[in-house]
Amino acid sequence: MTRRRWEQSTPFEERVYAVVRRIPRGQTRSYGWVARQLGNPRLARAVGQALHRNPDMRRTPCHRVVAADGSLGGYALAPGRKRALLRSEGVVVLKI
DNA sequence: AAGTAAGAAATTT
DNA sequence: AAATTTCTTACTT
Repeated sequence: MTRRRWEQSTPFEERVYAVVRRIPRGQTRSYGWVARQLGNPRLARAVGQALHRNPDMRRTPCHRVVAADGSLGGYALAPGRKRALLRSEGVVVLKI
């Protein structure tokens, strides 16, 4: 049962959360967009990892981060949950 | 300490 | 559309 402790945010996560938190409510951003803010558009995958390890999903609007092609991308919890959250903010998901 | 494996994408051809 | 590329973190040895 080697459970992962130290769920503290890593230096990289800290940077990702700073950008994600900056996203205005009601708008969606893509992983690449966040990655670009970090200085490297190819960090998209690392960004997704950081969000997955999100220590405060209630605080970090990880549901506001979607894929670049308009897809919802992924979500640790139920996928429909993400769609509902976005709809609650007035975001219309064109692609599924 | 070093190496290996996996991950919620993006990019390029 | 398919394959490749890229970065980070976690676990194992």
